[in-house]
Amino acid sequence: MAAEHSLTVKGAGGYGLTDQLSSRVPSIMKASPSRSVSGPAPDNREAIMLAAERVFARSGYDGSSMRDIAKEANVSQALLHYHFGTKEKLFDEIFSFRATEINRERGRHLDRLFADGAIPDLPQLIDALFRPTVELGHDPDRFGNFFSRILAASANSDDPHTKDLIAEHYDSTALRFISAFEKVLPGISREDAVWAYMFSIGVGMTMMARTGRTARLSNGICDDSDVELLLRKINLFVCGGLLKMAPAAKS
Amino acid sequence: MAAEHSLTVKGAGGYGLTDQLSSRVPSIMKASPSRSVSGPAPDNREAIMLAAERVFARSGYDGSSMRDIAKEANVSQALLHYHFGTKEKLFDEIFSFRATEINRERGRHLDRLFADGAIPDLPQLIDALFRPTVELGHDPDRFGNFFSRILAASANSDDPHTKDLIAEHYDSTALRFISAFEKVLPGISREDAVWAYMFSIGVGMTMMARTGRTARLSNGICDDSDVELLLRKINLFVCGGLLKMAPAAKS
DNA sequence: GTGCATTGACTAATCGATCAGTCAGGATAT
DNA sequence: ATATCCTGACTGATCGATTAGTCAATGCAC
Repeated sequence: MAAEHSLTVKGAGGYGLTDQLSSRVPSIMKASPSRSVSGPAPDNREAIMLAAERVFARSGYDGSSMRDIAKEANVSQALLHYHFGTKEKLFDEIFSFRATEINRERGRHLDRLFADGAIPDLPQLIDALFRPTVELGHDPDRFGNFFSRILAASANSDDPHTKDLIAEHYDSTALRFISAFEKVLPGISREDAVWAYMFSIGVGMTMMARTGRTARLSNGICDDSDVELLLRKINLFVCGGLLKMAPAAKS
Repeated sequence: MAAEHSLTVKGAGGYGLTDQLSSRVPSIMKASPSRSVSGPAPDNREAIMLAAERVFARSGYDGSSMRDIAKEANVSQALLHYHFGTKEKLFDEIFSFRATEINRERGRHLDRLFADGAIPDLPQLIDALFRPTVELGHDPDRFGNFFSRILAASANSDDPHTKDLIAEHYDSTALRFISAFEKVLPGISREDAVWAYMFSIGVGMTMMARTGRTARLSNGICDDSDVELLLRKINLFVCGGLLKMAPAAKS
């Protein structure tokens, strides 16, 4: 029974060990068929991120516990702290990874559409707005699009840190799309372009948070699991809204 | 007036004491000038609901603690359990009260618009869709529209109980609006009417979760605190989307 | 044997919920 | 009238469970 007071640390802020680890870029973060024969390395870090993504999508940030995530990933809870330090850093890393991936792809679409001074038509632009979020977040093996739910919850959050995450990862691409609206819709004011962008994102959120309400309200007629159909319907609606906000718009 | 217990609907549940209390309809739940002379009763029950509404709107359900709410309401934590039993019942009662109030008003608007077999024009119908949520949830004294944030979070939630709340309080009115879309937009399919309704709600969510992003993206040009302006912009966009989904639509 | 990955055991803090009990005030009995 | 009882409103203290986070010790590859 020696002095136990040596355990009373609590004050130290930094996680020197995990700080350098957190800069490691997760290789794929998607379940790949090659995993089963890829070798002895279990790569628990990636497994934790995938498990956490599922749990966060299901229960939200505050509703998810590190124990739940550890159990989902089949590792000990301490390992989560070893790899990510804190719950918040774990969430941030998932968010940053997915958001960077998605917005890189959205930027590529914009580059392609406006290459050589071309002016794309509106449906193409709207497709670039939504498709990467749907396709990159979609896990072909499993059922749901987990990050979309996280994104939808984050977009509506009032928490300052969550707002910062959105601003950091999504604002620059958002401004590119707003400018694109001004080019594709001649005569629209900057103000209305911003409104239209926010409204369009709102429409997309309906799709991202798959709650099953569409099927319920339609007695099963509407199938929101058919991604291509969904993108087509959304495109139609959003194009209609955008054209209506532009003063000189063709029907 | 003998048996008032006929109001005790909630049959299930184990809080015999609070069950009959929970049927008490909160008189106003909004700060009213008549409160100052209404009597000596401080009506802490109402104060708790108002405080909880603010805390839930700020931090979400899981992010809010009964201690936070008690402190916000300036009462003891035990009083929350005395009046509402559990945290979940407290949330449900707030949600039910506001949702009932809002959808009663939305129904009244629909009754008026379709009275005597009349067919309203689309902007009027869209106004009925959103205005009650904005106006009834809006506390003129204070700053924010707290219930709108709760509603936006609930609409995107994956939690079964939260989904049930939405379905219970919002589905019947939603079906009325979907049928109204079919009447106002001749030729639109039932399927597209459902899609259009969900998309319109998505647009409205942008307004309800006031995150300040619109102002940030527009360098302050867009002011989302001007409710009338916001309703006008939303109306324009949503009408455009709806007309585009109807086969025989006038521009 | 050196360094990274991993774990079980642990801590302090916080959670929702419960408890016994205080207090004011109205009804009842004498 | 006044002593007694009852009830609704309310609180401080505390419960067991759960939380995020810590740490010494172990496994293991090279």
